[in-house]
Amino acid sequence: MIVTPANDRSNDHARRARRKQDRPSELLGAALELFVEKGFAATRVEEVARRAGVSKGTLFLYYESKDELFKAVVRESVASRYPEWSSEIDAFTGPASVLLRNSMHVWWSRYGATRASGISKLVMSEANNFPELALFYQSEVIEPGRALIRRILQRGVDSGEFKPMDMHYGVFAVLAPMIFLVMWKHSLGSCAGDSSRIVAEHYIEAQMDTILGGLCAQPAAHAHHEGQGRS
Amino acid sequence: MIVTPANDRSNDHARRARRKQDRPSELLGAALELFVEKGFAATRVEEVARRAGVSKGTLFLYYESKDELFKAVVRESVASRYPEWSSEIDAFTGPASVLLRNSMHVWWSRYGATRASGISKLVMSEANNFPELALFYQSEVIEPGRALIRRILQRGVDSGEFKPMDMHYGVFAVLAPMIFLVMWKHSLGSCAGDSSRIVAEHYIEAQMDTILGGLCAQPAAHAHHEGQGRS
Amino acid sequence: MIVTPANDRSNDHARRARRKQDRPSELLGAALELFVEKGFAATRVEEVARRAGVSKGTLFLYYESKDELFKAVVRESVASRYPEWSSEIDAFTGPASVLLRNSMHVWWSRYGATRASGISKLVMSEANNFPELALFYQSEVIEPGRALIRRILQRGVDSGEFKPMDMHYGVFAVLAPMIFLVMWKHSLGSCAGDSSRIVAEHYIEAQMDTILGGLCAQPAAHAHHEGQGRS
Amino acid sequence: MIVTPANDRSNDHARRARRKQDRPSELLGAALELFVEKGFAATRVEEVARRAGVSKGTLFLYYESKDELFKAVVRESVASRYPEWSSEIDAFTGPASVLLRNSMHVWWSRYGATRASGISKLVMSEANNFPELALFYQSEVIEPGRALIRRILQRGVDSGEFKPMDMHYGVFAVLAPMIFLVMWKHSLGSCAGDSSRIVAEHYIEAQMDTILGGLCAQPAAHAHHEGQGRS
DNA sequence: CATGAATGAGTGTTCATTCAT
DNA sequence: CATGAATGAACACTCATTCAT
Repeated sequence: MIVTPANDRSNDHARRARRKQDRPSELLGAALELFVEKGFAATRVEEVARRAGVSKGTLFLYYESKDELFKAVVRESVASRYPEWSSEIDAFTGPASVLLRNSMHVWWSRYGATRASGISKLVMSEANNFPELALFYQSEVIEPGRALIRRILQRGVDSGEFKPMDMHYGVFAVLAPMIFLVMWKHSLGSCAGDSSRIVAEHYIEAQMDTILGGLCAQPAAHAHHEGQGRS
Repeated sequence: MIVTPANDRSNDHARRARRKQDRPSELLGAALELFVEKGFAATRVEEVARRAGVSKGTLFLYYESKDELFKAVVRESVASRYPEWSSEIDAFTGPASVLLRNSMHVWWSRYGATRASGISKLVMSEANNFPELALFYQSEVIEPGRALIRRILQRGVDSGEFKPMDMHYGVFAVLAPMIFLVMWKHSLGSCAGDSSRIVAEHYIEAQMDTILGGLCAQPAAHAHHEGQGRS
Repeated sequence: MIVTPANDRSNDHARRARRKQDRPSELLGAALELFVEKGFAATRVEEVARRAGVSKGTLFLYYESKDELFKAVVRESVASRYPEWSSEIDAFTGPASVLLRNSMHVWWSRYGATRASGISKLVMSEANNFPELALFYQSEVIEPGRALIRRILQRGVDSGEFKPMDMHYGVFAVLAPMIFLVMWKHSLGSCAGDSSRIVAEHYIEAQMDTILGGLCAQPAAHAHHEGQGRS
Repeated sequence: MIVTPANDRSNDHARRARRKQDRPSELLGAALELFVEKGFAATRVEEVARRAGVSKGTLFLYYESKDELFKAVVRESVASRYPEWSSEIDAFTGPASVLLRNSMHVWWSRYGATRASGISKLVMSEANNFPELALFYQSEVIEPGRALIRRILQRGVDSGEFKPMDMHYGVFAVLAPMIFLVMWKHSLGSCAGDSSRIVAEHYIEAQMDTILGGLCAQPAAHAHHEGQGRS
């Protein structure tokens, strides 16, 4: 039997090309699943490799350490859905309050409810151990997200629908409950008893009611620093 | 020079008494620091012991396992504060909105701003890997905390100051921003650029404004499900 | 209040006298129980001390190490019952086969069935780790025991009731099943399923039947080395 | 010098095949030695590894725990021999008494006299502290062993060569002296003076004489419960 | 490029022993 | 004499990382 070198090599090229693309992506997929499922420390590189269908040695061929693998997972997973959301916001013509409420529900169904939201939890959990990652996440995810929320709020303020507000903290008023929801879902929520169970859609609905309309029966009766703004 | 036996003995008693009390408290201090700094899994009991100035064996003399050490830290730094807060709430006689606002500020200055709040971040980060600790935290910290918030809100509802509300999610409307604040402070916040820096007191003030008064200029104009309650 | 030195001292003397005798014996008792119950390695000196009602430090005041404690236990526990048995054998006037059978039953009820037999198991188990102990046990227990058995067998041979035999191994023919019984009771017997359960009295009865009468239906038909003796 | 690829590959295969087989067998050899020498509890897995010339990690690559290592040693050095013995028994056509006597000698030369018999001593010594190992030993070694002995005895009874007997205790009549011999060899025997030295072959010979023919000169004259069987 | 056998520094935990009081 | 707090050397077992093939 004769094996032609030419044949051999062309095969080789094809395989290499495919591999160089595929291997890391299979590995990252497996790693994402496991990091989300178990957290960084509890994830075993061997299991990542096994789930990706390669050997442990191969994993280290592509990522020089578990830390690097983790960073790659986070970087890769943050393929922003922002452009899409951004144009949807632009396209919406109704009141800002409705836009805000809808956006939160959409955000939940497209992101929060999926496994991808585990990444947010992961990053907040491990930020201290991976400062560069935290910075990356800040600029790639948090900042654009805040910008989106700010646009919604600003539209409401501009149209007179919303009161004037300190935008900086106004954004956090929307962001905080959503991030909390994701954190809860991926940590204590999974072992919560009946008394602290959260149904995401109800939670979002209630948060929006509160944020938009406030808790107080008499508007403005509650204000602590009436007429004062924060710098 | 004469040493009176009485003196001697009282010294002795004093020293012994101090030791028996101090050892655990030195250990708890060291443990709190390290748990907050590195997380539960990454904290080495040996380092806790070293930082407390004792040997590893001594640590296990006082806490029978790493888990128990952690629980003791939680009890001492978090759970033990509830009785005080509870009675302060009872003692307050002003409007519920003021009570709520004050309580959040007090909570921040006494807990959120201290190292102890790192525990909350830690638990949310590692709850999945240590279900027993998560359950412990749920019942010792989360549940009592929610009960406290509920009492404040209920007082406002009963007096007509607050609108009727679904208490379950109403509590989360208060809890979520505060937990978020703590998470932020201990993770992304520590590497946040100027644009996303949070000044806790302003954040709380703004959140309270929002929660109490809502964002909308026209009360009730925003409501999605006017007149509908959630089951 | 006045404390007379004299009083003090006399008390002291009395206490000391009592203690020097009592402490070790309480300790040895507790140690015996635990060594028999759990074996050498699994016995904790702290538990020995606790069971004896003293502190761990006190134990080391009397025995300089766990090894020494173990040796003391074995030495103390082998307070021979041999003189008594010896005179009972002398007093018996019936046939040697009956004497042998009875002696085994008596041995079982007085020794084998009691906790003390745990010592035999202990010594055989740990002999390799405590060679001096093995020697001691050999000379204080095994040798006298073999001598007793030999006297019974010799009586039977002398009277023509028993065949002539090589006394050395003849003694082992009696000794082996009894030692095995004790070992079994203290090791595998305790976790034996129904199929390998031994009822000591039945076992002894059966062994005596076999040893005295043999298994073969046709006497002497089995002999391998007919007429040959062992040197 | 020319290296044929074929050669190369076969070498490779051979070496790999050998390794995969050899590692465990080196480990089992080292483990057997150390378990016998020091007992189960006192044997350190690290020393087993060192003696086998590998690292601690490697040992756990092949045996997932110290318990499993021990079980593998037992399987390899004891349990695996039963099939051979069993077929030898089947193949033997002479009288049961001769078969029994031969079997015991064979058992001694192939097992009792080897280091492997230390396992039996070890198990009896430590059974209480490692119930799982004890159960394993019961089912893998003791039960099959008793079954083998029972088959020999039954053959003798069926052919009329042996008296009818209570098989349960009849088996112990054969088993007990052999186990005792092993225990003796591995504990007190190693420090026995001349007067209690046992020459295994003579001991077995004498035990067989006794068991088969009994000690009494007058058959049946000794019987205690003539004609009675045990339930 | 891919493998998987091998490694060895660390984990939490135990316990015989010491020693200041 | 008696104590019990303190020790630290082990222990079984893990797992990220390496490297010869």
